[in-house]
Amino acid sequence: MAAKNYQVAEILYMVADYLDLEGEEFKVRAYRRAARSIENLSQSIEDVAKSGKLQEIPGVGEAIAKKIDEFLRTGKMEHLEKLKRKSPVDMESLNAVESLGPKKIKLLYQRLGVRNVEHLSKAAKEAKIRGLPGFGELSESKILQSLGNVSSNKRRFPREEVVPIAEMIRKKLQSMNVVEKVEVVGSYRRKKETVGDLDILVVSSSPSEVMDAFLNIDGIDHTIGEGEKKASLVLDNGLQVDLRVVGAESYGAALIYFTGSKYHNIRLRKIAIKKGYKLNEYGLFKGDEMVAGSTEEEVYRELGLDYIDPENREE
DNA sequence: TACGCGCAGGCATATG
DNA sequence: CATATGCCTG
DNA sequence: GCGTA
Ligand SMILES: [Mg+2]
Ligand SMILES: [Mg+2]
Repeated sequence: MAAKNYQVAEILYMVADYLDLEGEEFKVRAYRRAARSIENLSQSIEDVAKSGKLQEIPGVGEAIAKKIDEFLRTGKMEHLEKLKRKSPVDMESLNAVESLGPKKIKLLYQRLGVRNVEHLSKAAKEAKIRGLPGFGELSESKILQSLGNVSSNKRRFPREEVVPIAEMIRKKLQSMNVVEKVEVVGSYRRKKETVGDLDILVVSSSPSEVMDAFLNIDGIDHTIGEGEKKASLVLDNGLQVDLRVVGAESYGAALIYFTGSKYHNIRLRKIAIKKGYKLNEYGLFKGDEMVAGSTEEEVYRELGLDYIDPENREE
């Protein structure tokens, strides 16, 4: 695939991140949608541009088409440069810090002049962050901790590399008496060549015991969060693993939700709404009544759809 | 040209 | 304590 | 910023 497609998508995602920082909402979505379309484009973006058909790409209109053209001609996008001048912060590295998002990054920049992780580290060590609106002592120590969890590990992993890890975790959980089912879901189940993390779904009526076992598997670097039904951790090699525990009656709905993709989920949930239902990871509901949920087939059927294989759930 | 904009929910933390 | 907000998951 | 009513 043409390398330029990836570059154009990346730059549009960056524009979105800076707009996010400014509190924009819909432009952010617009740029991300365009970026995603270009990522999934089957032709070279340069060829599309040459034939003047950029605006035929879903989510690309007059304004974004112009900017793409500019980037392809000059290697730069003035719009992005301008946004960076206005908010001179290193979004890429700051965004990679766990617990920091656009709102908090904006506040840190405005009140403390934080532009990058070095500034952030200094501010945290000097205890200047606690006391900002929305930040307390806990937030500050969490930031320091996140900074220690080097973000260099934030990469995607080749499928082959995670297969043994997935199997190890699956077997361990499977062996528990209170566990009825274990499935590795997410992009792993969709058979993508690379995965951003591992998503694991467990059916059990004793979630707390499952949580406990999960949080004690081998090779954990640190835990991100842990609740009654959900936990996330990062392994020594930087791979994030998410666990979700549900009851048997929700197995199918949870499989659908956790297998994704996100866009597939949104699509299904919209169809559900149109048919007067509500779809979430617990089931398909008409009012308070569950009409499907224990199997995937059942949920698709109630939505009036044929079963869709996981590898075909990108949209 | 004006207007609405993808869905749903768990967890951590701050706030009052 | 309940509620709001932000971040994060698919 | 885009798509559509
Ligand atoms: Mg995943
Ligand atoms: Mg995940």
